Amino acid sequence: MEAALKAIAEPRRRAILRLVRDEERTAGEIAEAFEVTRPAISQHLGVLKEAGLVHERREGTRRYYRARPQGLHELKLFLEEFWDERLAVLKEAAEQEERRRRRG
Amino acid sequence: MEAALKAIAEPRRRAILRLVRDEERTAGEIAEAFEVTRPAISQHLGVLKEAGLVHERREGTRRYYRARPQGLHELKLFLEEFWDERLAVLKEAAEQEERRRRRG
DNA sequence: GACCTCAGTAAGTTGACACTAACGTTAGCC
DNA sequence: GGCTAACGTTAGTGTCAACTTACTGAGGTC
Repeated sequence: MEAALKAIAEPRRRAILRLVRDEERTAGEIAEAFEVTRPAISQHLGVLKEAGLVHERREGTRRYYRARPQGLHELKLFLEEFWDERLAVLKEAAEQEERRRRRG
Repeated sequence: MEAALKAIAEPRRRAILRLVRDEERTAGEIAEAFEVTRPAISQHLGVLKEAGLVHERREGTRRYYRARPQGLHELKLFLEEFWDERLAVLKEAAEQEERRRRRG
């Protein structure tokens, strides 16, 4: 999870992820969407791939990338530990308080 | 979301969040749980607070902190955009493929 | 083979940030 | 007031990573 988290903490990489979310694109196409140099994008793609957040498909000299949403699964579980469960605890506490108040 | 994401990208801050997830603790108690100096923890708490991930309650000279799971809401939505929806698309595509195969 | 295209790699620079040590601040106690 | 406890803040340092420029490599096309 560490790798995925650090990967999407970078705004540019989130933008790249959105770009290849619904269709695969070549490294060149992706690079054209930004104002930084192509090597910079190449490095970002390397980080995303290493984190399991994108999939790479080679075709001749081209490399196609597309998002790999499964890579965010662990991260989602982590958040649910803080979001869903914690909120459930708060909700339960609030309801108990409510019942206590009605009785009193 | 940017702030929350960068905040939890740091392992030490995730550890702090887990520590104050279910009960509030003073800055000193939190610091004791780690091997870094107290000021370091204080700075981490500042980042977490700025990102809306913890709540601070002052009582005399003490400061109590506790997790604020609502702060992760936006982040959860971002992940769902990639996880749930994308998987739904893949599932739908797979089912269409399946239907096509049965007919053929 | 010569050449072009698409893309990753290497080296170096710069800025961000996690950390420490020293200092400042606020609240309570004698 | 003087003292202590609990924290935060500041200044400085080392490390990491995002970026650029220059170079390298793999695949086609003639």
